[in-house]
Amino acid sequence: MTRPLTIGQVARAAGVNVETVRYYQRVGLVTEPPKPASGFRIYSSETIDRINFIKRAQQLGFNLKEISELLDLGEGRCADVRTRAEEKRAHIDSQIADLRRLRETLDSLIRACSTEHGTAQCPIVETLSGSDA
Amino acid sequence: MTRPLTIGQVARAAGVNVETVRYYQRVGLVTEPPKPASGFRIYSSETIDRINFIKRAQQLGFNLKEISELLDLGEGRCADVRTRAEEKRAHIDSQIADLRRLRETLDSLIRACSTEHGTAQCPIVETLSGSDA
DNA sequence: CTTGACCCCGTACCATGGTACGGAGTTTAG
DNA sequence: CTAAACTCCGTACCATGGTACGGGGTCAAG
Repeated sequence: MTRPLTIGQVARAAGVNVETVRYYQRVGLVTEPPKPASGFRIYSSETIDRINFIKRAQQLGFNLKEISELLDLGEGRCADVRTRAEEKRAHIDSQIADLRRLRETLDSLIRACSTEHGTAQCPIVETLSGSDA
Repeated sequence: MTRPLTIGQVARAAGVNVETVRYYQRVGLVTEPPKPASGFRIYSSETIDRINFIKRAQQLGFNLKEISELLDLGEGRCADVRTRAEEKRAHIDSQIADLRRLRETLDSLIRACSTEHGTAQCPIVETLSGSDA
């Protein structure tokens, strides 16, 4: 384990592009190892773990800034991490509620469209164009 | 009604910035009236309606490209508009389903965090770092 | 007639999460 | 030894939905 890895090997192992690894380095999510005299930087397998962490956290709906905060919390202060997760959960709940309202609005427009198909003007276009908010 | 409006009056009436109106013109969502010799372009109140349409459609989750397609469908072909609305509704349904799955995952991590608070490693960090997808 | 408010127009910039390009050096396989 | 494949680095570009800036013209009030 932890045998010399190049950036390309890290990228392949983590399932991302080399450019993405470099990008993560630029924004400080991944630390860039020192450049040896030889020229090719050497990475440890922890970099792969870190990228996997990032990708999983993204799947959970965290953006890179939030992920960087999670990583700063680091290992050890579980309660802080849990707090972030709880905040994110609350945010997701409100997103779901927003989408449900959206769905209801769309749905009633679609129903109006289906029932009044003898009318001149499309109810959807009419609603969107109308002066009533 | 429909008395000469300047871009600033249109913007104020629609509740957007002047720059936003110009932006909509640039991307073809709003047509730019011809420039009179005087210098100040004259807008009709339909521009306000159009911007209100755009803003309402955005609230329904359509992006500018989709809105431009809706506007191209124009008044008259209700069935086509309804089809777009139905597609959007289906998309929203799948977004809701995704968010619900996300919420479940977060929730179980939070529960693990709450129950095993004697453990060395935070279950959330552990899960995100772990090699199991 | 001057001042302030508004308009015109082009251009650059913001955040977000990357992707692409190109020239130069290095490393590895045949 | 040579050529392919890879790395390094800076820089520019992609989509999205705008916002900001700056120099100039114009219009309306005092």
